[in-house]
Amino acid sequence: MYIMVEGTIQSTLTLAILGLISQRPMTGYDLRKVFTTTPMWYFSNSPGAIYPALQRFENSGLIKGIVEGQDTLRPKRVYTLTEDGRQVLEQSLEQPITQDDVIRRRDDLVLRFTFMGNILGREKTLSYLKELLIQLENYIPSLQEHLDTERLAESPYDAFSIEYGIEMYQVYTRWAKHVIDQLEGN
Amino acid sequence: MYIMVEGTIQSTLTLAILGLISQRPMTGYDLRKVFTTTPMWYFSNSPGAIYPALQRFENSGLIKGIVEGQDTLRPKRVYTLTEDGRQVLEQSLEQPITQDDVIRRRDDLVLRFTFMGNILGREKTLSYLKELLIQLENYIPSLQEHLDTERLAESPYDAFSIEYGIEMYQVYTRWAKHVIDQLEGN
DNA sequence: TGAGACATGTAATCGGTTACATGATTCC
DNA sequence: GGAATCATGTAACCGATTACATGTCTCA
Repeated sequence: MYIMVEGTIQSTLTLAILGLISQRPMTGYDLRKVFTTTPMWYFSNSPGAIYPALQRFENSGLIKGIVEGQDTLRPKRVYTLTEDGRQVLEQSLEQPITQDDVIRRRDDLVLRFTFMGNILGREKTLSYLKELLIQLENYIPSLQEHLDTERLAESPYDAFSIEYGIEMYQVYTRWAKHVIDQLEGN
Repeated sequence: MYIMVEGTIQSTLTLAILGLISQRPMTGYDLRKVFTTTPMWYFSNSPGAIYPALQRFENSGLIKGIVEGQDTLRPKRVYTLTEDGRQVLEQSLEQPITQDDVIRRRDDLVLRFTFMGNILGREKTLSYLKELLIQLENYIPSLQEHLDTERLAESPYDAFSIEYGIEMYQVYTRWAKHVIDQLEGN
């Protein structure tokens, strides 16, 4: 009988939290600092989001909090990833890239890439980027089609917006190729 | 005494809904179709998101539903923007662009642009794009700085991710300039 | 001594996801 | 007759936002 690991990563924020803790043990406050002072400011630094998330992770055994300075007047809870936590994180990073990811979570895919290098290694990261490339190149033509119909309909604003989308996905593609080159160059 | 218009636009989805209804009267089903068959598939097409949103808007008087085919066995509720609704939408589109918008809602800003043309006119749309340009050009250097420190720290994956961000914002800038040129060219 | 960083939480509220539920119409 | 499309909802659940709350430590 297999023992199933309880608890999963429900959102981008929680992936970010688990990924950061995987890099080094962290307190809630450390996480908040990352989410305010680095380009990860993209995420919520709200205590109302972070502390409950840490509690949920600890309850499902993905992280373990150790109180430091218990004797002092300002103790802090330092969280470390457990074996189960590492497993869940690995599984989460290894999920195939879906159309939905490409459409609605294109930035999240970059977050996954960021953590992947250290956790799954260079080879898997390269596969991931190649998979991403395929998905991107598969998606762009469908936008292109809509651009053509929009142009015929003479909706200039709609057309500009679709152009935005196409250009975003094109640089995304270029970026992925560039990273692949760099990683293979080593 | 002023009569305050109740109800505001709480999310990107609800902005999309109100904006689409402003373009032409729509049923919930029409909205769902848009959210599945056009590049607006970016948004949720879930009935559990759309129908409650329509009810909220109607309750606060921003839209008005008229039942068509009440005598038939398959009536439908066609929603139109009210005067209040138009006011709220206009106000929402006229909000200044914040840092937070640029960081966490960069795609939403494009949605606002899309509706703006028809609702606020070309002049205001141009101002909006110029404001956007300033915000973008103001934000990019802060990413650049973090890239430099990341490179010194020799975290290649982190550095690549920041590069992604920078490139995204750079094409965004290029796109905005291009649209300004096109709109001024007319 | 007072501002600002350190440090952790709770509670109300709310929009969205997921899943369930129902029935009509059209077209092959 | 059956699949696909048209058409509209509800209910449980849940993560995040917002706001509130509390106290320490450090350094100028």
